[in-house]
Amino acid sequence: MGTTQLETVPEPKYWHLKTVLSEALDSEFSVGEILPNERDLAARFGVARATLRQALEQLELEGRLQRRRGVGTTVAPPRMGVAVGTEEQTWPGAADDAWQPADCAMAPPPPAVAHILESVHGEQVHTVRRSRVSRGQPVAAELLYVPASSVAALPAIDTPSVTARARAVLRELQHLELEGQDRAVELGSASAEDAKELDRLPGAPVLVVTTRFFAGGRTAAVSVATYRADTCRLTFGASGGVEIHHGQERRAS
Amino acid sequence: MGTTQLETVPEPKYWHLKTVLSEALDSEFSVGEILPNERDLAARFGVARATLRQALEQLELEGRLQRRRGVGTTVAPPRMGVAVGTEEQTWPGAADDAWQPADCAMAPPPPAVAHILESVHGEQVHTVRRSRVSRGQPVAAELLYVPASSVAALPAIDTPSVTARARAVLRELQHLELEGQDRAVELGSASAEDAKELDRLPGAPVLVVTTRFFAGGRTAAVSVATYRADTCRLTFGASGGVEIHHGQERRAS
DNA sequence: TAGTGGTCTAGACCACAAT
DNA sequence: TTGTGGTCTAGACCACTAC
Repeated sequence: MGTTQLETVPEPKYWHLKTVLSEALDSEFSVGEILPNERDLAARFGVARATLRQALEQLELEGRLQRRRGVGTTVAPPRMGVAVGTEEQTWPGAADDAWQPADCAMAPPPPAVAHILESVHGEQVHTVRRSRVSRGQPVAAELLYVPASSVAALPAIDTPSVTARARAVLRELQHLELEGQDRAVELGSASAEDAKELDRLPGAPVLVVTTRFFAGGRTAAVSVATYRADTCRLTFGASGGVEIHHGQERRAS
Repeated sequence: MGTTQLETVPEPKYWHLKTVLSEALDSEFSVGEILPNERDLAARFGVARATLRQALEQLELEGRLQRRRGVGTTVAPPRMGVAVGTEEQTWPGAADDAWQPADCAMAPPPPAVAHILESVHGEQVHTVRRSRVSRGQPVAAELLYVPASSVAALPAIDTPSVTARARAVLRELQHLELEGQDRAVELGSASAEDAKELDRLPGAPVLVVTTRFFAGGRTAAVSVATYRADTCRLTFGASGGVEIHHGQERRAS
């Protein structure tokens, strides 16, 4: 990474800076290496810290960098592929799935979910919280909404531990015949709770995967899963296991 | 929208501001309405313009607002569902697909694509550019990479118009037997070219959908499609047509 | 305690769209 | 020409981590 001055181009400085840094990342840094701090970098490129930060933010959004307060900025490893959709459709909580149930409560769903479930106003649903870990890192947090009517056979509230209750709801789902499901993916920003779960700051970019599960001619459950957008690449289809390797060659400086 | 002062909370100002604005958007504004300009808004909330902008940026990322230089900030309509994956796997360019071919060139693929195609260094591939429009708006730009060996039967370079050539490559693909495909979705930022195509500024957040097409026991084509993350929700699975309606109720002020 | 990234300010000027 | 959002500066202080 040189000490090159930026030329006076019609291109925004932060954009040019991003390009320069991106190339330096490819050629002069290896994964995990820590960059000089923001004040030094800004000085080196002759820009204000805010401008330098604009470039770093972009690179972090693209999964090239990881910044941690009190620690520093490090070169991120290539995004990991996370299997989201497979050919066979299954209920959440099936034997092989990647999720770990955390807790469960009865609560009225948020408006968007209530609309999908076509639930009447104020109706309470089982709300199961689950988390997903990959390669030792938390990658996703999920809220699964199951109307009481979908799991009518569930034993009455003998209130065991919340995590046991979560498992009970999931177990009950497996008994239903799954008639179909569909998914939607969109960009979102982490809520305070998601952020905590995902070990990020609130507002961090996330990929929100909304899955509807159909049974008995209606929507029997809805899952809203938020994946870390910086570290994850969601994979769909036949070869969830096959790796697409987007990373560039990197060598130590 | 009130003139309320922000209390001194441990929460960042821009975060609180975002919440306040978000609620105002739900209750006091209707889709398409333009907000007061940034300087006025900042003054009204008693914060610096940069802080106000941080809140607006988040809301734009979430698809709640649309900002256009020289025009103003408007309330965005709910994201549109865009069908990306259907049950039946087809080659790009099939009769019913949503894409419009733009042009075609022979060029060496970018490194990431070359890796997926396992092409030898410097090998040239057909590079077809296509665009996708939904409800009168550009929603995605695609680059489709097809090794010459996948479409060997393509007539020699009689160089008709580039768009005719694009169609010829797509037509040739249909003749191959599609053995399978898979997809990956990740967050990216728009390149200068994509930005132009999508009517956004460079660096705008996009959802990058990478699709691999398998034929003849290998990867016969790769598509890299970038969707506007602010306006699109990507839908997968059986009911690509069924709408998930995430929008909140909105009434005029 | 020292050093990091995160937040915030009060300005300035620029690029673009509409008039 | 006017008004908008986009870029940029040179500071300041805060929250967090590691020592």
